[in-house]
Amino acid sequence: MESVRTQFAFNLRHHREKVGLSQEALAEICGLHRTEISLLERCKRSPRLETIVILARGLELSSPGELLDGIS
Amino acid sequence: MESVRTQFAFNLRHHREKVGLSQEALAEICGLHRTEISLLERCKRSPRLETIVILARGLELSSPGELLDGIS
DNA sequence: TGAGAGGACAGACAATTGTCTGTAGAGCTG
DNA sequence: CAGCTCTACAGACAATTGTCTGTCCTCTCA
Repeated sequence: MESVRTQFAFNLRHHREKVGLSQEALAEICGLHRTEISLLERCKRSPRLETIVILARGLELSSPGELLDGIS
Repeated sequence: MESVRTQFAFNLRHHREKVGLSQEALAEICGLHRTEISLLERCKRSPRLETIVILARGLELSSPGELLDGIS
């Protein structure tokens, strides 16, 4: 269960860096606050469904499910 | 954005009925409260990541991403 | 050296999720 | 009809997410 956050954090950072966006830049694109990206990547938070979808769109992923890869 | 909840609600109900579980039975398996399942299926709530994962496990899905099918 | 970018982190707060309890209605079956 | 199952729904509450602001650290580069 702890690994859920860990894996999500890894996926988020992985995709963000692949696209070449800073935490702040991604936050702005997504309309989220910069601290939220930081908290998610440091496993301090679990996102809500809507946040997962927003992040997937900001990262231009074909499906939000990509952010859940490796979970469960 | 509204459609995110709608699609998730549809997926949840679809998988739950396929497995033949009542809302209450699924809630018990997942350790969630019965009202939560009801709220999610009626588009009154968006789940958190951990809830998505718990539900996917309770429904014995191979991946939590299945509950996000058709989103975005 | 010093300025800037990127990120970690803390504290306070609003908004939302999840829990709990109880009521009510539809549908089925003896 | 009476009892049962399943679901919808409301209100109050605790827990968590998300926002906002600000500080500090590291690294890079002029």
